[in-house]
Amino acid sequence: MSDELRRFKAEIFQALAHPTRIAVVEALRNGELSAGQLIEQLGLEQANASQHFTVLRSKSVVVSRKKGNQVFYSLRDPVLIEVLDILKRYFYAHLSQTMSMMKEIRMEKAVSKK
Amino acid sequence: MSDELRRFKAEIFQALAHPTRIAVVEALRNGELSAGQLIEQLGLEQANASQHFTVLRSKSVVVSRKKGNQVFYSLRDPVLIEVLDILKRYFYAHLSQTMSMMKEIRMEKAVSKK
DNA sequence: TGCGTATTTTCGAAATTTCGAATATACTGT
DNA sequence: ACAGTATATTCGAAATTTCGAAAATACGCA
Repeated sequence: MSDELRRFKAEIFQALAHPTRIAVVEALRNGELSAGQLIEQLGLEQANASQHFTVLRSKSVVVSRKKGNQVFYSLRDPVLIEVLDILKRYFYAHLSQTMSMMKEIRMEKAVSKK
Repeated sequence: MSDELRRFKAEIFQALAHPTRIAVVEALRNGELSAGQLIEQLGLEQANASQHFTVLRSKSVVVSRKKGNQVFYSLRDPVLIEVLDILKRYFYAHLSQTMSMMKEIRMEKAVSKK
């Protein structure tokens, strides 16, 4: 398989590799929302949210449309929702093992912060 | 949706957010391989490969089994192959736009290296 | 033009990721 | 116990990501 394709996949995964950005993608599941609506619904800090939007835009996970004062975001391709749904099933399929994995990850992070 | 689930998804995406790790996952598509086989097939540096294996193991993307001298890796759940295949279709569905996006990303990286 | 609202950009610090070099560990055969 | 092979870990430097604070930009309206 081509190197280019692998790099592309890595870029997409990287774009999705943050809980906030996943929340954004999921919020857009049912259609476009303005930046402000996303920020409000998800309880984000304004500047930080905008930076996450930039990441998603730069990898073309979302597209934006300007309407007067505001910017509306939507998913470029709903296939990414499919991916999230697959992972949801994956999460529950291995629930108990997943939970202990998540606990471990949290503990590692707690340690690194000291 | 739960915060925990979102964090989990982000962890998985993060685990896959590197071309080398994607190559590893794809190499395991048809069954387990030893660390050495992976390194040879993919032309990786030994220590670096081992570090990537650690990432994949820590997020339970792969599981390992020890057999004598060697360690055999396999995918925990083939559902992840599905995810990669979805992205492959996504790549080709938007091919021309994707290629120019990848070119832009390469240029940004080239700039940052100066 | 000037004001208010919506959004993005820039800056700097902290945390995380990535890599190669060197070292360590584990297992096998002698 | 020793040597050899397979794999993992540690270390330090460079690159990247993340965040909040502050500033900048864009648009609509008086």
